[in-house]
Amino acid sequence: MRISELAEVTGVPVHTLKFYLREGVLPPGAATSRTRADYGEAHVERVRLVRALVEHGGVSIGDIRSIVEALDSPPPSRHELLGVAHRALPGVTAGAEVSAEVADLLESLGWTTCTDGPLAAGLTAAVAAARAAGVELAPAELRRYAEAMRAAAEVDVEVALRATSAADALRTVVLGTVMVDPVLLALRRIAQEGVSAERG
Amino acid sequence: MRISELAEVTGVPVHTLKFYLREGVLPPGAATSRTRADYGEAHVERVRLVRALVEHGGVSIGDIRSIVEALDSPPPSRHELLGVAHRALPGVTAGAEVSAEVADLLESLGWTTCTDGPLAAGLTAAVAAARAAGVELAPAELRRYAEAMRAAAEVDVEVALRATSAADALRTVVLGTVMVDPVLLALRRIAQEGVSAERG
DNA sequence: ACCTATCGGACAGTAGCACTATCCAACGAG
DNA sequence: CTCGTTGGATAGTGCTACTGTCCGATAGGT
Repeated sequence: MRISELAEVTGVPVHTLKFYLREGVLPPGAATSRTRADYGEAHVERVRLVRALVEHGGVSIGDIRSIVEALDSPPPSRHELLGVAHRALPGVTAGAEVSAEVADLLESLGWTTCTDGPLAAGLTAAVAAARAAGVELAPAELRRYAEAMRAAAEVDVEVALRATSAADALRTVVLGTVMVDPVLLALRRIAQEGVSAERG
Repeated sequence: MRISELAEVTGVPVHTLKFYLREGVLPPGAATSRTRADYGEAHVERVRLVRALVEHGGVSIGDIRSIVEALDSPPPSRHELLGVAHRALPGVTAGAEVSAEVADLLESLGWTTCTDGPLAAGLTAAVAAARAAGVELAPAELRRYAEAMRAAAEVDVEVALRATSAADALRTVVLGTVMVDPVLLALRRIAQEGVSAERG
């Protein structure tokens, strides 16, 4: 299909599609002449993905470029898959410090694989930011939060293991992480009201 | 203290403090003359709060205004407290539809208080966005996510109940929701690697 | 063959946000 | 008395995600 048809199918203006082509988040179509290109079903899916990430995931175009590059590149081994996926995702600032409290927490939970990585640094930063804003966050509470998220992560991993190919697993992990985050946060707020009602 | 001292103490430039005054997220100081005002410890705390919300919570100035207005207004009854807090928080778009699936889920979990509210609508939107992006999200998985977040919410509610005054509880809920969200998401990523390592 | 509506591509412009810079008259400490 | 600082107003900056305009080439109908 031509770019105007792609625009019609996806509901995204032609100009915006051109912008996505320029930014490298949408691969070029198969050129049929110097001024024509042919787009397929894969392009429709990609556009839907980009729109979902921008509108509901709040992901920037630059970060989306990392994500689609990861999705397009030859999938790594199962072992490295999560690392690649997490590196493509936004919010990971390498090189930061890991607090002793976070290191202890991870060790006590048996998660020793990433005690020094950027994820632990990100957690340290998030905890520090919460405390700076005046939130009291005792280690015991942090641990209970961690165990709650372990339950969520178990679902994540089961879904990812269900994937038939490594490429599919990568896609599942990246998308599942970005797009399910808002679902979890919405559930948290609802659960607060639910739990509060149960106890009041 | 004067505005320049407030800037020095908080590390925020004077110009930015003026901007916060204009935007109504920082209350004016006590005027000592037509060109002087006096700021106190409450202002220092407020500036730290605003910075934390902007930098680490990703909250816009407009939403911060809602939050601080909620914090400043006379606290409601315990019963309405969560509703007020959630209404002040960003990401709540009223008037949207609630899917049957979400309504069923909430009912099966016993959370009947907000089956029709904006929170359920937000959850519906988040689930729809995830599916639109290509994430398969079976009702059974959604339910497991919900139960994981119930565990997190139980911590939230316990912390809030520990507050001595209603104003303190409101502050705890609002801040705890906004600032702990990134902590939970960081924990989720780490837990994914941990769980994956356990099973691999 | 001709004509007109796209097409792809390049470049600049827009809107919104979170600041940031410049001015100005009015203080107020030395 | 003077000179730096203050509060206040107005305008500008840099960033991001588009959006508008223009251009030459071409596809498709006649």
